[in-house]
Amino acid sequence: MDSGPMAPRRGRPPVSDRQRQRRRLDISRHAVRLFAEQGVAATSGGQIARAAGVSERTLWRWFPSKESCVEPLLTQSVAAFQEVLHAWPPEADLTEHLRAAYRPAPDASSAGDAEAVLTVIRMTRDEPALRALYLVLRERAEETFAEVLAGRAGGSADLLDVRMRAATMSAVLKVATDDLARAVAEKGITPEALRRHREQLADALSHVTRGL
Amino acid sequence: MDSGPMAPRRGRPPVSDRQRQRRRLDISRHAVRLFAEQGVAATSGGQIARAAGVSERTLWRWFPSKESCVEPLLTQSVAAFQEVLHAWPPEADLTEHLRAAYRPAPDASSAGDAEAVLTVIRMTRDEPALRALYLVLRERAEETFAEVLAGRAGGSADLLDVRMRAATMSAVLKVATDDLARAVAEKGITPEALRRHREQLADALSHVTRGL
DNA sequence: AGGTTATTGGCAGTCACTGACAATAAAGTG
DNA sequence: CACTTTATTGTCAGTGACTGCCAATAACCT
Repeated sequence: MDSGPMAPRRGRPPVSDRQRQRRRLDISRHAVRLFAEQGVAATSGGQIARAAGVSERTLWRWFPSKESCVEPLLTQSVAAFQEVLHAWPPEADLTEHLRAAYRPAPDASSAGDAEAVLTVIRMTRDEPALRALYLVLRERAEETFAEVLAGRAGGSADLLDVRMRAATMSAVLKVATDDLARAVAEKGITPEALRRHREQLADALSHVTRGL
Repeated sequence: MDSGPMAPRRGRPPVSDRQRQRRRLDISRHAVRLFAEQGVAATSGGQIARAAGVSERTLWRWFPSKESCVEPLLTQSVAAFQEVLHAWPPEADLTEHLRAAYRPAPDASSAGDAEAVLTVIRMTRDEPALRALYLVLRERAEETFAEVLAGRAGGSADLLDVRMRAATMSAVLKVATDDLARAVAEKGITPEALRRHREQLADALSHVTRGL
């Protein structure tokens, strides 16, 4: 793979992954707002591109479909849970850990994003394409769950038992999150709703990790 | 809703649901064969329509997208499991019931369909659109699971706990089925592979229904 | 046969998305 | 600063999935 001594880089450097993520996230916010305002079908790719200040061609380079524009926002929210899970101390009970660590980041943009994410999840009820995307993202996260579980059990992440537990965690998280999205539909995200959500999750997941 | 005495029906009667399902299933078989032979991207809607002996316009009336043409076949296989679950006697253990009742229908067309279904599931690895559709179908089946579970527990099907158990069953079934699809990739469906699959499923699901 | 309704087929159109290429931006080098 | 090199963007024309519209036909009735 390596071909001798590195020649010093020449020409324009490629954009960093960091930059990529930020730009995709920016487009994602515009797309979600437009989808929420006027529906997915009524929102064109050109419209999203214009809102994000980019040409339509570039939009299609960054996203394979207009529905997939919601992906960065949703993924970001899934990633938050993944981080909590990674931070799960080996000796602790998952229930206790979630109660302690599963709190929303309190900065303003996160709060806005959280509302946006739940809005999208609510939209998936009537927008099949969004639901499909959402389920694919959730399944993608199962791999991370499997790695964490495998690390604890000392097994491999592709053992059937580990994959089943990971899929189960994902399923529980999905139901709990859908429930949260419905619960906050009218009054917005309240600390009380979050607390209920956290408790439901902690309770259900404790059953999953029981025989670990 | 009812507007007086039924006038005797006039004109051509609408197609029965039975007929609809059979025709969709027929198209589905052709679509899956073409997808498997040449890939999804290389298969056009017109091609599927021609193979099924119908005009392209009609194909789009029966299916909202070319990928969704695989739906009837997949749904049929999910329905088989749903029937087994419905037949679950109230006093029996789920493990025992599955060992006794979860057998493939032995007729020829079912066997061919079963191979086709597993082929599609294997294809979902590299075809994101198919994976998305597959996950949506699986989630749709959760409602049935919830009804069965609710009937046993005496609760309502939209209780959070019931929905979580249903989603968990669905997740376990998904992982087990993906595993089966991989296992039979080379040698085709063997009785031994089916036995293993059934045992894995029965074992995992017994944990799910433990506290019922 | 003739009336009535459900379904189909053909045709034109829209729009998501792609390939190819010119234009521009962001570096390094003299 | 001029010049080279590479990464990214924009423009434009094209493809193909999918829809609306309407005429044609099929299936049932009297």
